[in-house]
Amino acid sequence: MPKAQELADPDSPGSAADRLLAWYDRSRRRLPWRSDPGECADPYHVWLSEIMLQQTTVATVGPYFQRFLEKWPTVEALAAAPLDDVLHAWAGLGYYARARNLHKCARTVASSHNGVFPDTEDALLTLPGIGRYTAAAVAAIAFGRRAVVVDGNVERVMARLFRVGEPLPDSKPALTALADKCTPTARAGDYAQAVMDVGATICTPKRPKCTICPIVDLCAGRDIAETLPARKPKPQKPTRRGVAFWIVRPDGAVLFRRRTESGLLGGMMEPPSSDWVADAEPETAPPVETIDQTPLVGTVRHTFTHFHLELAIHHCRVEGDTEAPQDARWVMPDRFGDLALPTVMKKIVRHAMKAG
DNA sequence: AAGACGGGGTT
DNA sequence: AACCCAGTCTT
Repeated sequence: MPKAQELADPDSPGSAADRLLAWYDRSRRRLPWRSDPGECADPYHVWLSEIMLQQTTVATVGPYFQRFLEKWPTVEALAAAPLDDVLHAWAGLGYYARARNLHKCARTVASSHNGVFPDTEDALLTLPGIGRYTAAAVAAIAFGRRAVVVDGNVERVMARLFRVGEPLPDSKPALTALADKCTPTARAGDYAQAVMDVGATICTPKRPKCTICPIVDLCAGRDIAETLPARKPKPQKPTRRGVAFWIVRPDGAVLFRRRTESGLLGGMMEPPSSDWVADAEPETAPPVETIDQTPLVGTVRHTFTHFHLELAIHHCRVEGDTEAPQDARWVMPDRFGDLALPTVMKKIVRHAMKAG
């Protein structure tokens, strides 16, 4: 494995950074949040896109990014929005703490920084939802500062380029150190995007396209690229079961409730359901008094980060004067679109509407 | 240091 | 259907 200290100066011609930048200039992908060559990127756009891109693919983020910018063209506009509107616009993107922190961050920037994003990594790092990766990415891409930007793409490129056999996450510090050695001072933002683009389009997790890689001749791991980076085995997911209640009033309104602010799907809307339990039979009592209760055929399945969920759906009818419990409300079907429904809850709605 | 936290893509 | 991917916050 090439020693980091033997690497070419990243600011010198022929270095890996130099060649990645040349490749980037030739093949630059046009993305909604990316500035034109030579133009300055808007920090608000860079920040918004980077938060959305955490754990999420470019293709998924595209339409969400456009809609957010149409609704909230500036960070002040986003700060002025009600949290529920932001959660509604975020619905389907997942990791809803990102949306809550996005909103909190916008409010902090608007109220404590005069609506201007701080331009240093350290200052960015203090903001809600901005961690090491995002602070470095925004500092580099929006402000042109040299910063060591390390996401999953960069980890993979470094692990292969330097043939790092140690599995993640133990190898993370070593990969970060290697990324540091490769990072140039000039064109920091373009370089960060160049490495991440190579990782996303050429140095892919499966079937890497080494034949068209701009730095394949420098790559110590090219013969075993697909096996890198190694990862520690992950524990398998348990299955939890529950019952979701599709509770319908005579006028057609359906009962929805808002989940608690923190935790899984925090702040999002849902049809009421039992607790989701791993090693017991779920409760089948609905949260209101009902006229009748019929289990629907089939189940709704959904997989979260750390467990599988299997939900039975019970169709319930109630009297016309039934009051909605605390945190719940009656919603007519033509207003379902107004609700901040995460994907699993949309599956429940589809299942209940199809059956009922 | 370890676990919580979605959803989409690939095989 | 099973597996893969992966930043930030909390505990």
